[in-house]
Amino acid sequence: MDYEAYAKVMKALSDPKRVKIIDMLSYGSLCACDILEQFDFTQPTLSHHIKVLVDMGLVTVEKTGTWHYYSLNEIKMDQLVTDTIKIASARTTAVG
Amino acid sequence: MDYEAYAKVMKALSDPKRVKIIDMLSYGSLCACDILEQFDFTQPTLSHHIKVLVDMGLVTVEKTGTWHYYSLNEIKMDQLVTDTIKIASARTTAVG
DNA sequence: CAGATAGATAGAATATCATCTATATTAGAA
DNA sequence: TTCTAATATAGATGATATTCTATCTATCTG
Repeated sequence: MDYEAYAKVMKALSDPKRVKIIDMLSYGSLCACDILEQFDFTQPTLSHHIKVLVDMGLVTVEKTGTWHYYSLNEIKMDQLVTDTIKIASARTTAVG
Repeated sequence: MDYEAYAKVMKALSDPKRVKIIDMLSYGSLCACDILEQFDFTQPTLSHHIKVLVDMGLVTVEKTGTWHYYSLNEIKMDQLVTDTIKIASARTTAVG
């Protein structure tokens, strides 16, 4: 288990607004403006939060003209679940 | 889903040393001195990290004389897995 | 009781983070 | 090409985090 890598994903999810963004995207792709509507902060702040999620690979972008559509990276999210199960489970023998 | 509560757990796990502590405890209870041996930082720093995990409820303490034995709170860890699966899964209908 | 040991707490220094305003970039519309 | 709209970037500020040294508390031993 790569503690450093796992902790970085945790850090990306350590802000409730980013968790909410992930939750919103779990229902399907959204553009920044749709996401922004659900929050009280400014557009640059949203841009910052999205960048954190994209940089971590949890969210992907598809650009269509001026619109950027954000989606969950399901492979990464599945990896997160797998790693969390490994970390969270009591065990008596070593795990890769 | 309580984004605030979930994000707080993520924050507690956003430091690789704390993730390593959790991993160590998944093999069984340990006292602070045993944990400290595996790190380069000082005893007060370990005390701080343990406090973060205990305050979040992820780790419990049992005091026997001078020794404090730390263990994973398996209920909390299971909840973490459950919540992560909820957050991480793509879906088309609302989830509690 | 005096000394030693396990762990916690206080306070400070430095780094990182969330947020804002202002501005830049990019693409479509007129 | 000029205006407008969607998003990103730059730089500043206040808040929070990590780590340290110094010190405290609690317990055991002689």
